[in-house]
Amino acid sequence: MSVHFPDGAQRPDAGIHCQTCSLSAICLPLALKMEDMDEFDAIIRRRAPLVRGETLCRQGDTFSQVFVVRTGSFKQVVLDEEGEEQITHFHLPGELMGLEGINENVQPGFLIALERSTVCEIPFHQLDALAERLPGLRNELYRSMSRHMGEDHHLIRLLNCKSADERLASFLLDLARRFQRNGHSPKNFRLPMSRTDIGNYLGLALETVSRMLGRLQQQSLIELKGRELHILQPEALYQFSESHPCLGHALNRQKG
Amino acid sequence: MSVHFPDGAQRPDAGIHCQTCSLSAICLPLALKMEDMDEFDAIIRRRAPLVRGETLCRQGDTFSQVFVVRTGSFKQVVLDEEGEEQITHFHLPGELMGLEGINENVQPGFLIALERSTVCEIPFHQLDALAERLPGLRNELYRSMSRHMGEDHHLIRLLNCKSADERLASFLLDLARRFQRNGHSPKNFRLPMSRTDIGNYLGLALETVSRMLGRLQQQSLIELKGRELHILQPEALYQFSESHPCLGHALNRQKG
DNA sequence: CGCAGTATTGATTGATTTCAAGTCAAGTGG
DNA sequence: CCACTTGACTTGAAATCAATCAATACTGCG
Repeated sequence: MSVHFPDGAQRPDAGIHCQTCSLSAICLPLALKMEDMDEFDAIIRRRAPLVRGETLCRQGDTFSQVFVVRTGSFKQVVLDEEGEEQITHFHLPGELMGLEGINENVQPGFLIALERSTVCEIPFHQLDALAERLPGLRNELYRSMSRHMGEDHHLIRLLNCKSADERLASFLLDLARRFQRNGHSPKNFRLPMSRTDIGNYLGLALETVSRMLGRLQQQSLIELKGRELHILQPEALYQFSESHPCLGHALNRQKG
Repeated sequence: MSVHFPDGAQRPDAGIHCQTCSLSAICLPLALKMEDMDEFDAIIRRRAPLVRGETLCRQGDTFSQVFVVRTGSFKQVVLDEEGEEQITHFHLPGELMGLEGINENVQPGFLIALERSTVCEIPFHQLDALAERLPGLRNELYRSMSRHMGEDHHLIRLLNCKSADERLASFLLDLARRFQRNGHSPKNFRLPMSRTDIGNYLGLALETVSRMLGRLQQQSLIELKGRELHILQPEALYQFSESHPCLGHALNRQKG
């Protein structure tokens, strides 16, 4: 994984700007003209890097800003009444975090760094004020939220119908797609999260995760050494992830 | 279910306006002043009512507008490559449909009326143009999308962890909450969808749905006759829906 | 037109089965 | 030591198969 910002100096704001950011092609200001980008850049706050396991925001915090992953990755963890943790999302570079907080005005979960990571903080009311004047930014904000919704639906379908091995296949392809989006190879990348986290996210025991990954490997669909992944046959992996028909339900066509 | 619009005349636009709509307290223009609402009202197109089973929009249609349910209800059905149907959402009055289409610029699924229903169509570019000038509307649009995301996450948690009976309990409570939002009793309402649809949505066989509903009834948590539902003990039902701990996964705390 | 008769669909309930995935346990390796 | 793998064994939740019932729609006939 290449270092996007050779920030020898650890201070935040050490010469980091949207205009020169390697993520500018996929990040919010994607559609902005140079002069508009200056304005956008001015409302961003860059944090000092977070170390692995560090918490960026806590569930229940008042919502006032959104975050963009600049480098590294995060998990979003929701804690329910009984204290059960549930990972609802992984966030990769260029992805916007915290948008669900708008409605209830609180952060919906913990955001925890999976590795050394850096983020941009964007105060939401300033973002909105800017969006008012910049249609391109506004549009990108809509699209970002819309994309989020689409991804959630993908996950819903996944959890609803798929067996453990299919879930894993889907999961890896999803990561691949998102890594590709931010300029990585979609075939070779490093899983930023533990098997336990994957299991939690997909609703499986960690042993099952390990087993199913093994199975995908036996079939030569992937090659996995530790967290280093090679997708050998993306096409076949996709076929596999969509293979088995859903359960018996969903078949009977009827009106309502 | 009361008739919101005694439209003896079946023509669309037959004297229907946001200013007098019974949903105005929860719908998009909720935050608008009277004069702004006139403008908003002017971009809305009212369709003739749809009958049960009728399709409002098709998966893959070009995205150009969003819809608001005025009366009745809809299911959103996604068809995958193998022709499997999967219901990803039910939509009740006052709820916005089609927002996921923004990103990919296509409608993400079929919207099918579950009963005789009416909708408002809102051309998206006009909505955006108006949102540019009306911060209240813009905000409501954000909130609506954010709420959507939150609901999806709720469903994700549900599918990830919960057993069949807990799913049913959660599902009913979710409907109750949403019916309450648009002015109905949260304890007594009519399920607009069939058991088959519920099963599809929750990832269960229809027999299981029926069985589990029966079980909830035996425990006197609900009373159900056909599709007519009374929630007898909302509090206990909630306890029940959250009761069993998740599977073994998710317990081991660790960094990443 | 109305009405009995029939088909169709939706829902409930019971009995039986199964296999996917969890659990427990031991071992590997960075 | 922790993250992961692998194996053997178990289980029980939910699918399947099947029979029945209720409600609604449809049909043709007097």
